[in-house]
Amino acid sequence: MESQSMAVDSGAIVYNHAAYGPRNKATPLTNIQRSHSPPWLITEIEGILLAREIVILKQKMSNPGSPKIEEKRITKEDKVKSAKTEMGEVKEENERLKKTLERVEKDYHSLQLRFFDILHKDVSKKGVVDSSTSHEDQSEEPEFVSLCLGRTPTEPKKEAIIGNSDKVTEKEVGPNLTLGLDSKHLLEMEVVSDLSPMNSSEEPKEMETEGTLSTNQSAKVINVNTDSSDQMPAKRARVSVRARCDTPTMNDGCQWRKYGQKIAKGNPCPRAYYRCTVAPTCPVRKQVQRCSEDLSILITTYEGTHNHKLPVSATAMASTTSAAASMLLSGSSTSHLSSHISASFGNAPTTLLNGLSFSDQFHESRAKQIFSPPNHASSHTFSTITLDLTSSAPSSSSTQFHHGLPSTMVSISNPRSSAGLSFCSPEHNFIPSIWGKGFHDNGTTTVPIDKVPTRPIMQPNNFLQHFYEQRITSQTPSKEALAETITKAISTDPSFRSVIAAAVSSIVEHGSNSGKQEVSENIILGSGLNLKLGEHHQSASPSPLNQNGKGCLTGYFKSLSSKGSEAGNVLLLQPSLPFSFSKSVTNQINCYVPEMNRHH
DNA sequence: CGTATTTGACCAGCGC
DNA sequence: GCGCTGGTCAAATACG
Repeated sequence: MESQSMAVDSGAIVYNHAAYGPRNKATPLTNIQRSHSPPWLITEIEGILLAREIVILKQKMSNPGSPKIEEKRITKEDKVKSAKTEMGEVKEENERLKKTLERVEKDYHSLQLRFFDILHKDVSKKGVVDSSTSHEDQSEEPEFVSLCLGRTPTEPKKEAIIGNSDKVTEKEVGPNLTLGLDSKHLLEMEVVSDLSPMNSSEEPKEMETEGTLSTNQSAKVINVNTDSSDQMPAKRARVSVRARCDTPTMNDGCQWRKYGQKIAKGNPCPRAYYRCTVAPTCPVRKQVQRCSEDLSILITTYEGTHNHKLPVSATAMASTTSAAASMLLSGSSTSHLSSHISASFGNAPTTLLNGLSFSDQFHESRAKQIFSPPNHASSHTFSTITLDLTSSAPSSSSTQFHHGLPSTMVSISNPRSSAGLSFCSPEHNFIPSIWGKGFHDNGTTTVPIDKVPTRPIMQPNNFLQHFYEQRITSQTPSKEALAETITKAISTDPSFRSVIAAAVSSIVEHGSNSGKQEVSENIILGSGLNLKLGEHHQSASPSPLNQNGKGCLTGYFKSLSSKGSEAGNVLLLQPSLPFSFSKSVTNQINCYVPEMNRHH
């Protein structure tokens, strides 16, 4: 519940106080920021606030008093007292509203869970159909592998099974559904690992003591996928990040302590072992090794998930690894991708991997090529997903950033079936030469996308039809349809409109200050109406936070919220924005990530 | 002096 | 059983 409230408190979209009368000075809504909540949720909150305003007005009307006498009586102290009283009331109101919001979000998540369950089944059916039509099937795993990060469809039966675990006592499932960067979300990977037989023997006490309620709940949800993947009896996720980095280690925001170094086979560069020292019991470890093929490339492999709160600067990487791990762990079965895989390391460009943005430059999505990673085969059964951030876009990537996603490659290495998963735009086939060289020997070849046999795949668009069918009526959710939906949302939701207005004005203001900054407005429709407004991207930004979407958005929303940084964080809390992919004969999966950018 | 890093020893899993 | 390898431990060392 703690992280639940955190997700609420650090919501991304600033509430528009102006719509609720002159008392917006000390309005409790300052702390109520819109996160990934759906419009109806926000509307409900607005309704509560409106009701509150009405009550206050009624009170004032019923006890008007005489203005002249009042003026004489009220001294400065009285004013201060009244102000304090009002502040107290407002605080109480704020707390109450927070609780209401939490409750509503609980319900929302619960409902969403059900919805996902249904969707999960639906997608599974489609997967079966598609696989039956496929030409070949060399994989022992289901044809369809859709990704779910942050949330996983849960079946009650399995929850019950998981509930038998001595670690898991809570029955409620709903609240564990976190969106995106929530720390809760970040715990999932570890929990999954922890529930695996192997890992449970390794770090059971830590999880028992450190695991929060939400963690356990997350465990239940994710473990469903783990259980469902009978191909992987003892799955353990690793997330390998390849990035160009001059420093010995990537600055991912966390504190690490080196505890070992080894020369691994096949790479003359020593492999360093680090463990997270942010929390003494944090089980997260990482391995850092230079790529033998290109010493400028640093391969950082993360294992486990932090069981503590992360510094803001660490959330990008943590969410990336967590999301990727979740994707990996759910990869053998049907699931859905939900959170942002966003990362920015070294000189690598920003990566917004799975945030389904709908772009006017629909065809300018950057290539995402999946390859087989250097799986540091150990005695354990590891599944490794590799995020390659080395194939950076051209230096003047500002425009490209807005037009699409920087080329980011993702690979998934499964100990049993090295299935490569790719998210590629047909127009952009970014395959660094190093990949073909460095990863061919792992059993998975990297095939140019245009040579990959066309397979029926579940594209994000298809998902949208299910996922947003309440909002998107078009059977082919084209960009026009999406734009229409957004327009509807804007026209029907005043607060949403005001937020956009504020955002746009901020963009304009911001843009006028910096001529080099490109401004785009991405509206991401999540399970809630997730708004990603205005990505300011400075091409030469040296800061990782400024290079990834979060940083840009953080800066942008500072103008909207007094809690700018938090807003930036949670703004990227992606509700389940599923994209899925299927495996091909060549273990290559195409997935077109549409994006919608609106330029101002 | 406290903390972080280094580095050789040790352990476990796997393949032959 | 033995060797290889990845991973971890912990004493020694370095550093601020």
